[in-house]
Order: sequence, then C-alpha cells, then structure tokens
Amino acid sequence: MPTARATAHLPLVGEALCGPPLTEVPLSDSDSVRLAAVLAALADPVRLRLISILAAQGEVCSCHLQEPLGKSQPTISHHTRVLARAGLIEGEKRGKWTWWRIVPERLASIRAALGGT
Amino acid sequence: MPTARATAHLPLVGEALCGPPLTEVPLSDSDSVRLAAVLAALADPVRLRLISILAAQGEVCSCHLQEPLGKSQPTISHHTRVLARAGLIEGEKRGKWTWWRIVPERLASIRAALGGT
DNA sequence: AGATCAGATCGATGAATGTCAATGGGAGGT
DNA sequence: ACCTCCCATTGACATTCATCGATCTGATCT
Repeated sequence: MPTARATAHLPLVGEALCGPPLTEVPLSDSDSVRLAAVLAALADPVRLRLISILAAQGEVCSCHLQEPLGKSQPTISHHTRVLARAGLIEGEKRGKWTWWRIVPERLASIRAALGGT
Repeated sequence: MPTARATAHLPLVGEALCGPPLTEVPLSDSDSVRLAAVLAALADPVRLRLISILAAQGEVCSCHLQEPLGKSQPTISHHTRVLARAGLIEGEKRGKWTWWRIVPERLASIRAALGGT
C-alpha cells in the first residue's frame, strides 16, 4: 500500500445545490447522490438541446420544442418533466400552452459544485 | 402557436470540450451527444465521490479507493475506466500500482460548457 | 521458477432509462 | 353542447448501465 500526497483542493458541492460547502472531502453519500441526480438530468443530448433552445429563446412552449428536437410529443413531455424535477427548468401554464424557461441559478449551482470559483 | 421572445444567451459548449464556442443555438446533434457523454460519466454517486477523493488527495492508487467507496474491485476498475474515457481523470502505472489523478482542465471545460464565464 | 498481489476483463443479472403508440384531461373556440 | 388543440400519463419495449464473482494479465518478491 503506497502513500498518497495531498495537493489541490477541488470542492465538488456548492451551497445552493447540496447544502453548505463541504470542507472535508470526500463527498458524503447523500450529497453525491443528490449531485449525481441533477447531473443525470443534464446528461442527455435531447435535454441539452432543449435547454439550449430555452437559453436562446428565453421562454418557449412545448409545441415549439417538438419540431427542432425531432422527438414525439410524449418524449418531449418526458424530458421537460425530468428537467423540471431536477430544478433546471420551470414550466408555467398560460391558457392552453405551457411555457418553459431555464432556472439559471440551478445551472450556476452545478458549475459551483463542479469546482467553479 | 404562440410566439416566443428572445432574452438571454446561455452558451452550452466550450471550446476545450466540443470545438469552437457555438454562436447559434440550439446545440448541434454531435455537440450535444459529446457533452451528454461527459456529463453521464460524471452523473454517478460513486464516480463523484471518487473524483472528490482524487481532488483532496491529489494522486491516489486504486487500492486506496476500494475501501472509502465501499465497492468491489471490479466495480472500482469500471468507474475509473469510465472517468478516464471521459477525460476526467488520468491513470499512470508505476510499478504494481496505478495512480489516478484529476484532469482539472476537463472539469473546467464542463463548467464553461454549462454557461460559465 | 513459483508464489503473491494489483488491477483489468469477461459474463451474468437486476435496475434504470429513452422512446413511442394509445389514452386521458383540461382549456378554448364555435 | 360539441369539437379541437395542447400536453400529461400510461404501458410496453429495447437499450444501457451498475454491480459483482470468476478469471486473466503483469509486475514484484523470495
């Protein structure tokens, strides 16, 4: 069993996402599960493109997502639900349509959890 | 079909990760697939804790990962492989042991792809 | 050479996930 | 009332994935 030398300190969890910033690594079980869940919500090509569309257009209703994403309506609904449950987007029903928008703080907290200053 | 108003511009792909920064959203198919693959490599509790251990200790051999992660040796090997293939960690064989360390630029490129400055 | 140890690979298994057709539920419009 | 449109939900299917036991490859040591 060799010995390991300590060097850099790269915090992996930001306050907004997983509670207070942790001082001692490794990540706790619950924190890692929470962060992994949010990252898993992001780790899909369709959902990434969906988010990029929202980022570009500010607010988009589901009917505008189906065509650029090239997926069926239930699939789009599934992806918006996954993203909304992860807190990455928010939906608001206005009349017949549901308008979706990004929650930028959530993306920022992910970046922070990944070691951003 | 309602109309959408354009607001913020949130770039999702950084240079280091997926080629030149994209000016027009949405993300291309290939870019979203590439970014999703790296995020998927990160979206696992065991791998997040593994990375946090590496971040804290600088350089760690596999034999030191098995115990804190509480997983079998083949499972640890599987996770290091996934992370290495995603470019998030690097392994170096020295004698009998394989030493693993973080590739900080890779994490930084992910943060950039997620809209960081 | 033989024994030992670190870690990669193989095979199997159970769970999670992306996808879509079909259906259901509301909100508008006529 | 009826019809239409938007979207969520259900059920089913195929694929992917995390996990571990067993095995294989190399490197080290006696």
